[in-house]
Amino acid sequence: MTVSAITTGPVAQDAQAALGLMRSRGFRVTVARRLVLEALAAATRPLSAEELAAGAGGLVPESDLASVYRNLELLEELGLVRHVHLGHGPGLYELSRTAPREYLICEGCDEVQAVSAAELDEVRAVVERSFGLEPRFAHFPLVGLCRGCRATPTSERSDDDAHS
Amino acid sequence: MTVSAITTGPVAQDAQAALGLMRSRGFRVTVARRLVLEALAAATRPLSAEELAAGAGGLVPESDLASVYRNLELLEELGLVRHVHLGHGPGLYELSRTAPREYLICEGCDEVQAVSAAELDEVRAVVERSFGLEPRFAHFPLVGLCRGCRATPTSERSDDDAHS
DNA sequence: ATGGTTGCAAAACTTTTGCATATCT
DNA sequence: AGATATGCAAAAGTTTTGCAACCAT
Repeated sequence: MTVSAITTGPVAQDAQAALGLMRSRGFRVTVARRLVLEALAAATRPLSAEELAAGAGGLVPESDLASVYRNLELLEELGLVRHVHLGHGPGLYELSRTAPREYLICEGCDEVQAVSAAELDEVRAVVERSFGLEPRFAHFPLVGLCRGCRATPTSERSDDDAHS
Repeated sequence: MTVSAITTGPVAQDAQAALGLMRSRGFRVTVARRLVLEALAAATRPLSAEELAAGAGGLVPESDLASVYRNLELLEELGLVRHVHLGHGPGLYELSRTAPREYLICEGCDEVQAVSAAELDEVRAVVERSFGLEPRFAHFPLVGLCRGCRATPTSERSDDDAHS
């Protein structure tokens, strides 16, 4: 049902392309792998392994959590999937589409900005020049306080410990 | 022994000051709390809760892990301690001394640079101007690839998955 | 005296691993 | 057929919580 629905849209092309690449590298195309890729292709935000195993909110059937983890690991090695850590929760996985997205997160209000890599090029250049390190914010985000949360410190707000 | 040794040096002043602040805020000064603070004061790098409970490599006697966590949480709320996430391992705790240190880590070779906040001010200004977010690298570090690891990509090196 | 803290145990949560069975090619 | 991948279960690693006993004030 929902599964067949997503096998036709443009969303499915990402998953199909990924499966093709896997096959070409000698890995088997299995149901478990298709489900992970279809769920990630249909999702509008990064998903946890738990969410993927649970069917990504009805996008795909349920599957086994251990296999989800194993397949996410393989898919990451192949460069088809990335994971990002936003705060203290579980890692969140997303399909590697054309351009990697990078993340900025406010630890006061939890708000996440996802931007294209190009938008962070100036920051990257400054860091590289000063420290030699070329930063990537796709895996560990840029964490700080947004304007609103700087104006209204945590101590004055309702005690949401957001990203301790 | 080692414990009494550290109660005299300048290192102990950090712990004493912290204990004084706790007492002044109505919290009790207990052995468990003193041990955590003395270990952090004597340590030369951020320590995990596990390491603290184990005695910080002989710096202090062993103590209970749950209490260590509870006290670290309290000490963080009081602003006396911070924790940082360097990669996928356990959180690492350090005393809030005068100036917060911020971290840059290479996910290729695991090398950590700890710098003063001032050294990252230019980076902070660029990010603030572009995105409104004022970043802090004390809790989640700046993660990327150092020059050496960019020259020698992961695929060519021995398979150390460092900070996947 | 008494209420904040501790220490132990158990649980919660995320991720990994062992292994017999099933599946892809 | 043969090797790879799955699914279940169990374990590993990190952090949290319940609760009776303890101890700082």
